[in-house]
Amino acid sequence: MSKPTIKVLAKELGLAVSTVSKALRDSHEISQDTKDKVLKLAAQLNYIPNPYASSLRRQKSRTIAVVIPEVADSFFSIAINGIEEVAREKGYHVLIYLTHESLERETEILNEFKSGRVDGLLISVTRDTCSGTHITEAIEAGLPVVFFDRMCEDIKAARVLTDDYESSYQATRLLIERGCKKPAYLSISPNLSINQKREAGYLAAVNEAGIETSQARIISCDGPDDKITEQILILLRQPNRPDGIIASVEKLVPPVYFACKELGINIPEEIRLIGFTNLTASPILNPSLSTVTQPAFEIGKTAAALLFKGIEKTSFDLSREKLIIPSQLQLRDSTL
Amino acid sequence: MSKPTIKVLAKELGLAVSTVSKALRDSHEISQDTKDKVLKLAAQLNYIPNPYASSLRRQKSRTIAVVIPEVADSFFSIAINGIEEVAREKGYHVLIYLTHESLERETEILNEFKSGRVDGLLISVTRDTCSGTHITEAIEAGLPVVFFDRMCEDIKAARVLTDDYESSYQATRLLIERGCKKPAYLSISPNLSINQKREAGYLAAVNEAGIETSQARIISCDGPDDKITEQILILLRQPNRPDGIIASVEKLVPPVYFACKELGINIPEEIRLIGFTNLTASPILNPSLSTVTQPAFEIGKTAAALLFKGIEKTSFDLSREKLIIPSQLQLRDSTL
DNA sequence: TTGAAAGCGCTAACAC
DNA sequence: GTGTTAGCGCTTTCAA
Repeated sequence: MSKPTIKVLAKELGLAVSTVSKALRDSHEISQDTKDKVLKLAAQLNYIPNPYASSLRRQKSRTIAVVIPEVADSFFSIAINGIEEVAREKGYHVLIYLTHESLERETEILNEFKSGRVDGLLISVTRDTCSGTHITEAIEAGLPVVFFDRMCEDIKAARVLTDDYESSYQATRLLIERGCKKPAYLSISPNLSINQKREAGYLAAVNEAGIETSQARIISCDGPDDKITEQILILLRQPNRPDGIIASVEKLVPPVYFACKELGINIPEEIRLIGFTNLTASPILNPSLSTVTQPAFEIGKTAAALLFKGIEKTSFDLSREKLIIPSQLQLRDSTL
Repeated sequence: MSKPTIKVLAKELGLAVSTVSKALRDSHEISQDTKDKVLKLAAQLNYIPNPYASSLRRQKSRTIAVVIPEVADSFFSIAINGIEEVAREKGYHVLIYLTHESLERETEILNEFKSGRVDGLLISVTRDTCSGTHITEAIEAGLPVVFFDRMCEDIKAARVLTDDYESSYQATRLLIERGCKKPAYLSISPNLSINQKREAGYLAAVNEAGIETSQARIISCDGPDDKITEQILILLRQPNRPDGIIASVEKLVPPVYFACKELGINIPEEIRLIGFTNLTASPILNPSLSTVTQPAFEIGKTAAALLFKGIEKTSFDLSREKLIIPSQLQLRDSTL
C-alpha cells in the first residue's frame, strides 16, 4: 500500500487532478458535492499531500527556522516552547539549528536559507555575529527575519527583546540600596547587545549612586565552566573584593555559588547576588537566588507571531518592528 | 538578483542541465574540467540547490524529526544538543515537535510524517502513547524510528535508553544503606516505561532490604507544579512520613524542596533525597542534591547515529537495536 | 563524456 | 464547475 497521490484520487473518482487539488484546498470553484466525495476518499485512503511537491510549486515551505546559540539554557528552551506553540497554530514546521556561538556555523546555516528552505527565521545571534554580513544578505534575499533576545543593533530587522538596560539598572540599584558599596558586574561575551545594555544599566545605577569606578568592577568571564569559576575565585580572593554581584547570564550563576562556597563567603551577608536567569531551581538554591527573570515564553511567542505576520502580509514592513517585553525582578534570599 | 537555478548555470556555461546536475553531485561520468567550470560558476553566483525540488525527485528530505513531550527539561534539551550535533555532521536538518504529553497531538504529528516530510524519527513518547497505533503505522509505512528515553515496550523499534531499573535500584539501596527505613518513591505518569522500570528498581531494593510494603510508599503525583507540591505536603504531613525520597523525574525536585522547607523538615537529617535529573544547579541547591544523572547528550547522539544508520543502510534492521547507556549516581549532601 | 527527455506530486493559468 | 496543460527545479534513465 503505497502513498496515494492526487493522481490516484483523481483516477479513482473519475475527476481531473486539478479538480481534486482544488477540492482539497476547499476552493470556491468546486461544488460541495465534489468536495465531499474527494474529502471522503482522501480520508479513506489516508491521503497526505506531499509537502515538497507543494513547496516546490508554490515556492513556500510552511517551515520556519530557529537559530540559537544553545538549547541547554533555560531561556532558550522556554522560548522554543513559545515559538513552537504559535508555529503549530499556524500549521508551520520548525527547524532548529544550534550555533554554539560559532559565527562560521551561523553563516553556513544562513547561507543555506537562500535556497528557500524556510519561509522565515527567528534568530538569537552568536557573540560574534554582528561583524558578519550573512544576516543582512538573507534579509536582502527576501527572507523575513526576527531577532529575539540577542540581536545586532545595526541590522535593520524586527526584534523582540526584554528591557535589559532597565532591569539591570533596577537590579544594581537594589544591591546598592541593600548596602552594597562595591557591586561587580559579571559577563561573558562583552560585544553582545544584551550584555552591553545590561552593563550600561549597571553603570548608570553605579554612577548615580556615586560609587567610584575603582569599586565598580566589570569582569568579563570566558571559557568553560571550570575556567569561569577560577576567574571568579580570583576576583573574590582580592582583599578589596566586591560585596555584590550581578551575574548577567545564567551560565555564571553556578560558578559564583561554587566560588563563594569554596572561599567560605556567605551570601548574602558578605556578598549579595542577583542573576539573570529563568532557572526553576532559583528558589531552592542555597541561599535562594534573587533573579531578573526574562519573559522567555512570551518572547518566543511574540517573536513567532511577529514573524508570521511578516510572512503572511507582504504589505507589512517587518523590519520596523521592535517589541520590548519587560523582565521581572524577583527578590529572594541572596539579596536580603 | 533572483536565485540561480541549475538551468541558469547550464545556459551560462553552454551545458545541459543534466550535465550540470551531475557535475554538482561530483558524478564520475563528468570530466574534471567540466566539474571545475561548473563548481566555479556555482560558487560565483552563490548557487544553492533548491532542497524541495531535490526532495521531490529523490523522495527523501535529508530531514529528521524529533518529537518530545517538552523542551524545557534539562534531559531533553541536552539530548537535542546531541541530536543536532550528529545531524549537522551528516548534513541533515532537524524538525522539532513538542507534544506536551498529548497523545492526540503526537498522533497528528506522526500522521503527517506519512507524507514523506522526514526521512526518520527520534521520539520520546507521551504518557499515553503506548495505547495508540500511530507509531506502528508510521513504522509500517516505512519510516525509520528510534525511541530515546521514553518508549513503548511492545512496539518493535530501535531504542536508546539508560539503565533505569539498575540506577533506581542503586539509588534506593543507597538511601537504605544510609539508614532510611521508609523510603518513598515519587513519580508522575505511572504508565510510562521509564517510570515502570525505575519503580521496579526501587521495589527490588526495598524488598531486598526487607522493608514492609506499608513503609515503602509509591506516590504518583499529578498536575501542575503547585498541585504537585500540595501532594507532597500531604505525604510529608503524615505522622509516619517517609525518611527518604526518590524523585523519579526532574519536575518533582523543586516541589520536594519546597514542601520540606514549608514543613521545616531537614534534608538530609530527617529525610534523604535523590533526584533523577540533569540540572546543572544540583550542586548548589540547599542542600546540594544527590542525583541519578542521565547521559542525556550521549543518548541524543547515539539515538541519532543509530537513526542515520537505519536511514542510510537499507540492509540494516533498525528495529532490533537496543542500546543502553548507564546513568551515574552522583552523591551530594541530600543523602549524607 | 555529454545531452535530451521524462517525471517526482502538486498548483495555477486558462480553456471549456 | 471541471478539465487541460504547463511548469516549480531537480535527478535519472537512456541515447548520442
